[in-house]
Amino acid sequence: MFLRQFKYLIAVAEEKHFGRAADRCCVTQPSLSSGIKQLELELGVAIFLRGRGQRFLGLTSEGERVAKWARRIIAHCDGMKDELDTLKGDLKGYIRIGAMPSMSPVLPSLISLFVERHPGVKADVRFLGIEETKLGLSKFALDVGLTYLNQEDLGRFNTLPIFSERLNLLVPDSDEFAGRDEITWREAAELPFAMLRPTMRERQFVDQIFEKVGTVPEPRIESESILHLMFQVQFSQLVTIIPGHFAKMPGLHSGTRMLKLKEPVVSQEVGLIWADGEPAMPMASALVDIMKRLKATGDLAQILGDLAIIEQNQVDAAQPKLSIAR
Amino acid sequence: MFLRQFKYLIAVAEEKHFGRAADRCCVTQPSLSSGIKQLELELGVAIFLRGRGQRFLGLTSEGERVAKWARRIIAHCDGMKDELDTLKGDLKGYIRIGAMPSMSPVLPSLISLFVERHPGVKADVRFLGIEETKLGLSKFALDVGLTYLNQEDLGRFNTLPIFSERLNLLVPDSDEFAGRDEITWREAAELPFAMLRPTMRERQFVDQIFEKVGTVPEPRIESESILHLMFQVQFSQLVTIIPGHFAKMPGLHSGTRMLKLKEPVVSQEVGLIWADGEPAMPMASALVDIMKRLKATGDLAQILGDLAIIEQNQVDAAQPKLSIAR
DNA sequence: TTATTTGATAGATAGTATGTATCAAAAGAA
DNA sequence: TTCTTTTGATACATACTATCTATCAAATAA
Repeated sequence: MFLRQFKYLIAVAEEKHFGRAADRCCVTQPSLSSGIKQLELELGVAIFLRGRGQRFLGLTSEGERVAKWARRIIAHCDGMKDELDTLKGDLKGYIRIGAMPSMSPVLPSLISLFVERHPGVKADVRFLGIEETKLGLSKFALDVGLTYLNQEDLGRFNTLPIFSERLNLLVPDSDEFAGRDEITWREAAELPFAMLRPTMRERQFVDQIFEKVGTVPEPRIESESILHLMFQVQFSQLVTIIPGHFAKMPGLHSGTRMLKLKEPVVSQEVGLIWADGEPAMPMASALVDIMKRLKATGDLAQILGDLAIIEQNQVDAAQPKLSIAR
Repeated sequence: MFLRQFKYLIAVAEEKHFGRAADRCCVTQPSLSSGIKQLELELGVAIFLRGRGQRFLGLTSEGERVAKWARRIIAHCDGMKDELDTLKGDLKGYIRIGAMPSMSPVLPSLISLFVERHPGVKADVRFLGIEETKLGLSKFALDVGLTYLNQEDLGRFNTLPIFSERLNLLVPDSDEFAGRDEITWREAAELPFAMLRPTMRERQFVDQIFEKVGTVPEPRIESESILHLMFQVQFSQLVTIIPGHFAKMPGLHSGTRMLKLKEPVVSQEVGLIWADGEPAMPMASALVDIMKRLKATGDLAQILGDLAIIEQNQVDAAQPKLSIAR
């Protein structure tokens, strides 16, 4: 058993292709193949299903088990290195973050806080659904997730709440809403909606609330992009529901306004999740430590706000073309 | 980084000697030394403190961290093999059990249950204090512990209660106790005691109870061996406190009797503890599964009793010389 | 059919891990 | 002190083996 063989195995499982896996591991395909074969011989089980033409056809059930352990072992090797880097005071490498798409506005603030403390680390952000995030965490393909915490089965993970966000209604800045800054869900349901696709968690959550107040809004337009929905509001006189922190997005306010949704007031807890287990993975610990410290001093909410404003100024200057209508 | 290097590191940390570590790893001392040096170079930290004469002087603080990860990684490699063996239906190797000395009478029953189900596994039993057991579990030098569960910081471990035992008083079968089968703690305190050493957990627990009922017994004899205490009762007319399951010990009843201690009736929960974490270690899981199944069917208490009786007959036949006095 | 893709196989080579022999430093014994 | 023993590092030769290039076999695609 060699660590190298585990890396080969993980690469093949992810690439689903011996040749590409070999490239990724910076070895030739015969080297990788023989490494895999050696591992299979030593463990006494077939790891990969091969077609009669030797083509990759997936993993055997034993192979899945082996891959699970292999991922953990390799992750612990990386963890060891990261911990030593932390001791030396210069953590380096990548922090792999899985975030829900709607976290986009707050991520730059979080990441710049992290990079400020750990200049040697680069962030690798992937926008994923909650299930993919959990899968990534348990496969050690991610270090932390940034997501809504008010969900069911987060039991196998550690969590740290960061902030709580309220749902708002983004509306055109027309006479219809002049002088208002609140609106009820029932009232909103009558408006022409642009919404996220029904498969997305954020949409499902909103649908539940409408159901509770006894209404079913009919979206005129559906999209997987919150940004696009906001453009729809700006240019098509539709309305859409967005998390409160999107208020800080630059350049998009022109011609639109935020109304606070009430009856009920809905707020969701947003926070970090990361894999459980001893010893804790250093990359995740490093981010969690920073967040915990900021929460303890009470600076977190302020910093999130401040940074967002700074960005807004910068981007406003860079993208005046977005400030169109009115 | 090679798994082999981790094994070298662990061996040196345990043997505290490069030469002995090399023997244990079945390599020559220069091979082991170069492996360690290579690891230190690659990780960029010194792992071992060497005297100027290169003598082993312990681990550096970084070395301790590295050893922690290394133990985990190697344990996971073993875990992978064990899981594959389990899948094949013939788990093999050693199950390393850390038990408190007073568990001695029940261990044979537990182990024979385990070996019956997994014939390829040999048991490696070590009698340890609770702290050593916990250390062994967290260092992956043990698979499971068998101990009292009513203690404080078992938080980092999983637990499974197996049975609950009552404390009894072993007394000479003299006229003084004729016709009795119960005695109060306060009354017992006046008797001439043989007791375990004050450093042992069982003794401390007993002392607490005496303190609660406002008495302080004065042991005439102290020993670390429960067996020896029982001989003292048999041959010196002293009394001693033993767990109820010692009633099943063969050959020692002659000339002694058990009295149930009351006011208060004290019972302690005995069970398995094992290291937390995903994925679960197969050796521990295998034993825990068996125990859980037996608990669910209700057979556990009965089997523990039955097996003990079977053993008693066997041993009685083999060791009639122990049935002396009366 | 022929061409392409995919992974296994063969054989040569370079790199390296290991063992033997030895050395240097310190501790222990006389 | 001096001599011996212990302990781990070093030097060097050797055997091993991981990797590479080149090629093949089977299956799919054109």
